[in-house]
Amino acid sequence: MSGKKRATIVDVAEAAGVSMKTVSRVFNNEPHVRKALKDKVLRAAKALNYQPNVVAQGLVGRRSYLIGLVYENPSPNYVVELQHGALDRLHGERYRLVVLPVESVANVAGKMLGLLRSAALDGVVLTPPASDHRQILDELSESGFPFVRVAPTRYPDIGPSTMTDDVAAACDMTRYLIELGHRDIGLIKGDPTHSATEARLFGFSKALAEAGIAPRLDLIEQGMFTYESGIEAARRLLDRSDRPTAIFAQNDDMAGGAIMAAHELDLDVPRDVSIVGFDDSQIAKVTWPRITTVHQPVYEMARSATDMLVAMLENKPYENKLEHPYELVVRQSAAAPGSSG
Amino acid sequence: MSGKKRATIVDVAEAAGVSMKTVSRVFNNEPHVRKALKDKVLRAAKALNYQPNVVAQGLVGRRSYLIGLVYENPSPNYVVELQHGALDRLHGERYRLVVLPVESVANVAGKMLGLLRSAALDGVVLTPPASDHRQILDELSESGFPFVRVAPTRYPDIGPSTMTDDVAAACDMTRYLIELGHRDIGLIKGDPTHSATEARLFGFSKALAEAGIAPRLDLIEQGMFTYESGIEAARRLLDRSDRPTAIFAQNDDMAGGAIMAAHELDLDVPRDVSIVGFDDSQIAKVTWPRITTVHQPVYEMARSATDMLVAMLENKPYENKLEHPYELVVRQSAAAPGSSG
DNA sequence: CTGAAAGCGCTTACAG
DNA sequence: CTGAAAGCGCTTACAG
Repeated sequence: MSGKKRATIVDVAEAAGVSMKTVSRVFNNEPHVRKALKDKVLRAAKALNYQPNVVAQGLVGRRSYLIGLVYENPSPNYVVELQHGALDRLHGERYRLVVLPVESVANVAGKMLGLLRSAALDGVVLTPPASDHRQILDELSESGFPFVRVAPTRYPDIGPSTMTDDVAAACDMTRYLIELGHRDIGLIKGDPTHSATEARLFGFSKALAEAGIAPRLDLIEQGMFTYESGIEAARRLLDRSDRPTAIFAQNDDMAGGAIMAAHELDLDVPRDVSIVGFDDSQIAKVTWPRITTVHQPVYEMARSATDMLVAMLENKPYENKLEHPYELVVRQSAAAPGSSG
Repeated sequence: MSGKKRATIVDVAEAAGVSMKTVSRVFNNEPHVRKALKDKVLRAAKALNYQPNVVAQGLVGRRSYLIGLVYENPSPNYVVELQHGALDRLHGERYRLVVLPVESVANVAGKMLGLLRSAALDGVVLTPPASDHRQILDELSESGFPFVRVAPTRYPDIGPSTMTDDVAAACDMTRYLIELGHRDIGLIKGDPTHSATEARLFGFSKALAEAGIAPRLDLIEQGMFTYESGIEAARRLLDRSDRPTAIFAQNDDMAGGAIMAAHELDLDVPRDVSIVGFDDSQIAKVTWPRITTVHQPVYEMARSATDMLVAMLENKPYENKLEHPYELVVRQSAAAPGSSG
């Protein structure tokens, strides 16, 4: 299958007239190799088209140079952002990224460690909701399996993590709606197994409380972070006589669904109803109108989580907690009640 | 770092009172192991929480059980579909999936083999435009590196591949527009380095020729398969007095951009202009109106390509070419000229 | 049906 | 500054 056989460290050593240990030293950038020898080795390696065998390096070093990225997420944009953050950090390193989407985090809890071990991963980046799943965190901690958590909202003491302040972000967004003049604000919650759902609910309530607005529980609907669930939840909110003048969907996919529901009910956004989201994912730029949202630093969180993990694996120092700033992104989907922006 | 040390095959052999070769036989499902011994081994393995070390297996077998997925694609939906197709096929196997997005296929040509080798991959699934890049294909073929091509449009004799008929699909879509009554149809082409761009252009011309419609080259605009490029190309087409009554964008991201451009010019879709796309990606379901498009079997192509690759690696028989059907998906973005559907 | 030996391609200790 | 030996955890031949 594989044409000519690949050259090994022994081939290079023979061609260069040195021991294989010297070749090893050169390829690992160890100090104390005379320049003359080093050049000979490099020349021989080049002639033989030598590349170290990572698998052999892995066996002796008891590691695979494989990092896993665990996610359970229906949003392609979010997933791709996570992957790019992790991959960009790994660029130029020996480590490779193995993707581990799971159907349901709850279903793999208890099997996570076995899964990671059988895949021979050196460490793993956990994203929501896995990064907040107590059983998984305990399982990994107890066995000493290296992991970093992205965007956790609870158990702050378990393991290193990167995050953004979801509570503050949701609070800011709600304040923005209140400042525009909204009082009856609907909320579409996300998947209840993601703890961001709670965090964003807290931020929402906090802003209402600050403004002295009594919360209206009848304007809170459950969604699942998917587009379809956004459509359905929004229909329930909009298809009533005392409908809210604004809707805060806990992510952009659901906000997009809400906009679709409004269109279908012949309501103008933002004149008849303002709709805002959370995440700043691609969909927020492609709906009509474009969605006012919160930019979540997904790429940055994934990137710095990967950075921490690599540091852990190499026994280098690293920050244990890193918070990345969010940002309110004002587009065209929200305006003062009755105004078209 | 890693808590208790993992049990090895020797530990299990000792605990079970057999040789390590017997343990190996049990875990590889080799025949000819007496049931009594097998049970003893399994019990010992369970007690020790033993899992075979893939890295060691890899070293002796001269393989890594790692499969790569190469893509250069700006569309998250497309990428995630590809990944899921590949992952679903790999589920339950020893193989893991390593993602290899590249900034530009042209830039890695010549370095592809080195990249795959240094990552110690057993084989690779190549997607557009890498699957059509002559230099990359030659490089891999010559060295005997196992690969399968997804959606190639040229060099049909190089290596196994899975595909769909882009020419026929684009032709069908164009016929659909013609049947609706359109004669002046604009075309937004995709990235010129992707050969699907050509294939879809051929299908477009073919349908026009069949219908006896003279092609209007001034209605052909260049895009890059991105949302932004769709906006810009559509603006050029729509911002003229003799604007087309329909626009065929070569993918959904650009079609979505075209719809945005129409909105911004205060044109109603489909009454003032029909807009259709290609791919059936998420964006086609979330714009207003939803986009009439062609469903491309991305998941299926990736899945069966991965299936072929695994068969190659295990020296099992496999189909060399597999064509998956496409499907016209009629939504609300196209109608007879001047009609709103 | 079962096992003892050799070796996959490297790095880790240890010597000099 | 350089190298010879041992070993990482398995499987591939080969014996019996």
